[in-house]
Amino acid sequence: MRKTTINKKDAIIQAATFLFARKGYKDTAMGELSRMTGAAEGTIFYHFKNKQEIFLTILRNLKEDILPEFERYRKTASKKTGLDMVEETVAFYLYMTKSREDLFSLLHQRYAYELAETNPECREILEAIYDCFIDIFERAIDTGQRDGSIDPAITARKSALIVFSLADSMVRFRMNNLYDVGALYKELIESCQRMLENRTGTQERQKPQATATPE
Amino acid sequence: MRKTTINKKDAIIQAATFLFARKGYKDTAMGELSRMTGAAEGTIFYHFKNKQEIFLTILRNLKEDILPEFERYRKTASKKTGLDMVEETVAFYLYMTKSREDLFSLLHQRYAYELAETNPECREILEAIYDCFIDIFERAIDTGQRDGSIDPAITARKSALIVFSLADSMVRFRMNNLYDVGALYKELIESCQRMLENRTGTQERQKPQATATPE
DNA sequence: ATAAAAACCGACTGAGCGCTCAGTCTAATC
DNA sequence: GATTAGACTGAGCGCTCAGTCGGTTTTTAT
Repeated sequence: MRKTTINKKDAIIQAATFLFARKGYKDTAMGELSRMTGAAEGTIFYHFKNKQEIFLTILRNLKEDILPEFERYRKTASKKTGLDMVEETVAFYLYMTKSREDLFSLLHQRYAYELAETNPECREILEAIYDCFIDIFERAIDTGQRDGSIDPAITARKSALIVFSLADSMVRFRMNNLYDVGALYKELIESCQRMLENRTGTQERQKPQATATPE
Repeated sequence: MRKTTINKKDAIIQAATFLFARKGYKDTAMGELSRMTGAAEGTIFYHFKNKQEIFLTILRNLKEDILPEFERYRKTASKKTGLDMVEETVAFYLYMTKSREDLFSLLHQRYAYELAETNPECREILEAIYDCFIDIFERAIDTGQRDGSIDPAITARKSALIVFSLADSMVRFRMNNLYDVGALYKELIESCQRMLENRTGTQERQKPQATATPE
């Protein structure tokens, strides 16, 4: 085996992710980061030109970690009706945000959006991430509108924005732990279903076609 | 007329509200607050024992300003079906958050929730505010479930939490201005309606009663 | 007019911060 | 063995910040 010990740079990123998520960007001191990793403060600035660069690096990694995982999910998503796919996607989103709490906490930090206003790369990353999330919802909804399980009255993209907003909002409530959101899961799914489902009678207009649908 | 000039204390609160909302609690320096109000730094600490106390004062005022306004709204809410009331409430919430952007921005600050974890008063205020918001939705939904316009399948409180989450999420998107949410208003209302409406056929089971319903 | 109280002032303090830099240590290269 | 380059160090610099303090002005009560 080669390189069993993590190098200092990775250790710094790891610890910074933890601290930024737990205490926020501004409240994380370089001294604490140094203590936590065993690296001298100088070492941190040897690897990163400043504190902001650490945040950006984490954001870059987040994008490169999470987006493929979402893409992979989208490809393996089972071939039920579009409406079922939406429900599944909500569930997947809730699961991902729970299992990667630290990373998603960064996306909810005010600092990220402040930075995005002056730093184009930051803005691009954030937009790419949200576009990916919303795209998955949109595709599911679009599928549903084609197979007749979802009402076509509202644009797929707009519905996607609304469903995503709802899911993300629940995540936020969970993180701020003002209300117990865990008990709301079943109702959340049911609400999404009611919001979207087609009830015009022309329900089964077009079953998922056997012939592979072109990309 | 007496006391046309605002006293320094009120000026400080006003400026602090503006700055905390605009730049966040941590990024607002007492020096800036001093410059903006014309009050010396010493004066600020004469009126408030520390920075946190300023934040708490604003939060207290927010509660005492906003809650009565919501209560007033609830009482004057027109006597349509419960479903209509929910839509109206969503609209009212969006309107209020827009016209009082600074205050509501405070409610979306991470600092508020950090403080709530150590300071019981802060936690009480936050809970009271959110309870008030959600209560209004809950009462509207409950009314709807009684008059048959809203499906009784989901508890009024749980539906209220979901609808409120959705509305609040839109507000957040608007503030972070990543996506243009203004164009989504119509669809938001429609989605809420679809989510809640009763479609079991027993729709008009019970019209709003002429006799005053007891509190 | 006078005294007491309340409001106000701004220079100052000390702690904490992000970041620098002169220099050490390690391991590969010649 | 000498040279070199990259990884690493930690004391310390310049600066910002919340909060203090001794003193002055303004208001109120007598």
